[in-house]
Amino acid sequence: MDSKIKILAVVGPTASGKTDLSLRLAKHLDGEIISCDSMQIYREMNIGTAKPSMSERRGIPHHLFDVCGPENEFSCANYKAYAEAAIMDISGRGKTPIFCGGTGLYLSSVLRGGNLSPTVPDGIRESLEKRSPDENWDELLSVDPEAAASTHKNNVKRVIRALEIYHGTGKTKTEWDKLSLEAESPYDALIFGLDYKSRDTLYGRINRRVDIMMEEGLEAEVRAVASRLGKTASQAIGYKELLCYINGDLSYDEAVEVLKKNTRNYAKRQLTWFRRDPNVIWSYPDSESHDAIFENIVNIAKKHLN
RNA sequence: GCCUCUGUAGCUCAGUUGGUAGAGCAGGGGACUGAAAAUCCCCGUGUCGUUGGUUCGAUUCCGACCGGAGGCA
Repeated sequence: MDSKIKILAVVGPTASGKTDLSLRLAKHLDGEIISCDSMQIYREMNIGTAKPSMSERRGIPHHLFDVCGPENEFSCANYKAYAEAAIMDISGRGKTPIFCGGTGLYLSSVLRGGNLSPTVPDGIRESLEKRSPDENWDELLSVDPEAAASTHKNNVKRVIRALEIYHGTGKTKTEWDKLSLEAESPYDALIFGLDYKSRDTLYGRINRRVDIMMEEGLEAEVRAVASRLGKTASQAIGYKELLCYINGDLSYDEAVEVLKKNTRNYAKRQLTWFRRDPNVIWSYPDSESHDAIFENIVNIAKKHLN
């Protein structure tokens, strides 16, 4: 007997139709949705993060929207804790948790199980950032050669993170990762992916979606939070580009073009992430009807849940 | 109409003192366990506008023609 908690997930690049699909699934399978998106967690950032409106949600409960203020920092570890609580809540009430979102790291941190390395004290990162990249790299090379081997020297953020773990916990990142990855997942997840046979079609959807966001008032939304965006929220695509326009560094048209471009680039990175997972069951909305895709997915999901 | 500049990768441009060419951006592929909508790595053959000429050899020099920009009438 398998006592693992059954979970469904819908993944894919931005603008691929994840939200619609997850809503239909939730409706048909008595599920509740757990957003898996590093920016939808912020309050006041709605248009730019493409959160469905209350009416679009059709009464289906959504978890992990609006759990953090835009001025606060948020990370994968925070997400994992919230998501695990949401799973317990939902499945405790006999409903099916359905993850929906494009932040691959967040999803895998939950579904793989295991614990992340412990929190490290404040200040370590800052002091490492003050040193030269070469100095950090050399230390990582001697302290955690395995991490160094799988990290490129130029990837300064990752080099610092690996060192931060060592300085803060006394154990290397490699040791912690090993512990985490050895743990068995308490979940039995079925992951559906959406992609397009034609990249141009996906990019066309992205461009159109950005235009719609602008029509819906993204600029006003950005102005409203502009002065309060914290370190992580200010990285959000749509917000950082419009801030450049508001500050006068870009014209309006330039900002919109860069925003579209950054979204396209982002979509490609998301695809790279999800394509790596052999368990993802892919569907292509530009080569099959939405109804056919939905029927197929519901059938597979029902078998999984029973 | 005349003069000058210009026409090289999807875009912006470099370059070859004559031996068929290279950057940035776009695009493609990849990595990824506490910033992840972040961060990082790899990938550049294109009738060098067309057509004649000079030359062993022209994208590079010369002429004509066709685009584009500017100046003078």
